Amino acid sequence: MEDVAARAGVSRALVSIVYRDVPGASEATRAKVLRAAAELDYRPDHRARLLGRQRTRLLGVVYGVHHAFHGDLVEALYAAAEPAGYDVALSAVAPSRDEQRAVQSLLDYRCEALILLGSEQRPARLAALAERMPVVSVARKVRAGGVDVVRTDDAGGIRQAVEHLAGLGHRRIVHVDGGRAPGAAERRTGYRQAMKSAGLDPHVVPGGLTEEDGAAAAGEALRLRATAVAVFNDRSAIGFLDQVRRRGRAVPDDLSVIGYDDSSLARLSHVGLTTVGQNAKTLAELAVGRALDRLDGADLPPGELVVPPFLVVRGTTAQVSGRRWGSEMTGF
Amino acid sequence: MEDVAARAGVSRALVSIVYRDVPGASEATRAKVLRAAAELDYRPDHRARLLGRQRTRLLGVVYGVHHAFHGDLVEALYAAAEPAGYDVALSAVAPSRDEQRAVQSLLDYRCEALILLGSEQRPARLAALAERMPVVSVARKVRAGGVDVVRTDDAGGIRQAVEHLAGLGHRRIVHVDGGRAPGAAERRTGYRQAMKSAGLDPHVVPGGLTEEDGAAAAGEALRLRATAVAVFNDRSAIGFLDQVRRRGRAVPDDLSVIGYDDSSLARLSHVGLTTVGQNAKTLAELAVGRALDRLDGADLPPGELVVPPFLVVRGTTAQVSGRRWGSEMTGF
DNA sequence: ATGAAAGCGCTAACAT
DNA sequence: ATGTTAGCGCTTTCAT
Repeated sequence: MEDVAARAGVSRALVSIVYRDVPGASEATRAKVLRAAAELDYRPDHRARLLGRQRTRLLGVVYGVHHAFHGDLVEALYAAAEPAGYDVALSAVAPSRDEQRAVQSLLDYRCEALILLGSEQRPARLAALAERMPVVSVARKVRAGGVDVVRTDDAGGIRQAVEHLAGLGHRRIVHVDGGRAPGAAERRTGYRQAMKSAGLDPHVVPGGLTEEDGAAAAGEALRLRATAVAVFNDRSAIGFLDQVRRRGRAVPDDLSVIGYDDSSLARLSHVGLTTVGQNAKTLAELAVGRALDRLDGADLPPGELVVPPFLVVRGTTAQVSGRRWGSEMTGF
Repeated sequence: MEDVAARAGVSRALVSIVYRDVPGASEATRAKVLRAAAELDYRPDHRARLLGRQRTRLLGVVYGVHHAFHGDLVEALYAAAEPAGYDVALSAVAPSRDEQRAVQSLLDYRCEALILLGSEQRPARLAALAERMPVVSVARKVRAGGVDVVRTDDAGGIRQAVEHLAGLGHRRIVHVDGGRAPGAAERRTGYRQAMKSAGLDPHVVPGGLTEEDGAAAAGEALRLRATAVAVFNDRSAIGFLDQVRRRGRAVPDDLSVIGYDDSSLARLSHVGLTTVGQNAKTLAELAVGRALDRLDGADLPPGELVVPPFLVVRGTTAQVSGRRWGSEMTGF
């Protein structure tokens, strides 16, 4: 910095002013400084900036290395933080690196707020953290004092799925649920409500979150003579699909299937699973926005920001054939 | 720190000594300091440490948010860096955040070395970077001056696949290749060599890296009356599998199939794909080791460290049936 | 608009 | 073993 100042013929303070992009330097000086810096290919030392300024303008993000969707979120968080003049510090949690560790390393960097993706920490700990700084939990509903939550409307997602299927003429729409998995209760409830609203009889088959669970549910769903099935998530839907086909049923001709997550699995071309997707961009923007609002001293009550998911129609859903089940179109 | 020192009744220097874990403090003092720190729940400011010490002991890691295997590597890198007293700074590359940007932000933190996962940067740029600091490219062979490479032995992986199949009695082993994808050439060559060594006739069917590519290759492979197929990667193998089954062939009864990558796809229980896996732990340890060696001034010629992959036997490979093709067991 | 100078919270060389 | 002191490379207040 000294060198740049010298080369530009000004003091270090001016260089700082130019780099922080604050008023206090003439256009001429600005240009001089920038040119000098370019010639020396100078880049401000990020450590020193962080240390020197009062506010670090650092957003700590904790995410899981193995969650595909977290990748989308991380990308979106970078994009959301930058225009606000904030920087993102990443800390990964993995089987050999627990969440607490990940959080601690972020605290040591003195980041101003914490954004936790799919946090599994105990509410008490989260509440303690939230006492020190803004904490927002993304994609995970937590009931901890002071913690903001930004998540997708799970019930609404299933509702869209049901409405899509009903719109295709299906009436025997079964839900293979997620058991006790996080989000499963919401989706189950959403399904029941959507079915009622459509004047249809709901029917839930116990499932889970793995392919096995989906495969295991296929028999029961077929027995119920379902023409369409909304499965808890994509993984389970894949297992379900596989099993259904092995039993000689064609998808979507005989049976429509819809997953949940819009994971990479669903996108596989030979799978082409119709599914429900989450809007990473919106989630990220809301999370960052929330954190910054708090940093700006907004005295909002901590709350939930719920983002509507959207339907991704691919190849596993189609108009009900209507022939297979004859005249029994009135319910189960 | 001042507070801790005061509470412990010593000077700040002692606190620093204790926290750096260097000789120069009596056991008694050490205990006093630690206790005082605990009471105040003091944690050293990471920014200040970085700034103050000569060597930042920071390893910059650039990875792709959407590469599942990078997740494994990141986890292993954390584990490898810690015992050496180094810290990891993560920087993600994503569609909206290019590699150069990711690298730059790491440089601004003044990390001492760069570990790039699956780098796609131009050799010239890498070479320029390598002039400033140790740079190691993991999982990507690059020919750039001064850049170390740590990668998996692709040819060896395919060789293991072929040997596994040959060991099961297969003789008509076909390779569905990866076209011009990175690593495809090595695997193709490895396949040809392995087949020759086993006294078998190699036969390569053009493929690619997507499910479509695999599916498209199924017809040709069947036409060649293959009893076993080694596919370029898991994605392609999945498409291949699907297509083969649609044509009424049973896997592994009629045909053994082996993928490459040990991706989450291969692990799906209903897929159970036999595949070739890479050793993230070893790759990470070698990468960190290399970087540290260079930092310690070792004057090694930049070179490639090649790690042997390993076979993951699941359910898509089995003993050749021997009946289907009658007596024509001698080749194509 | 520009510059001087005092931190930020540590590390590390040096003195005691 | 312990304390003193001068940085590290910036930011930021206050003069000029």
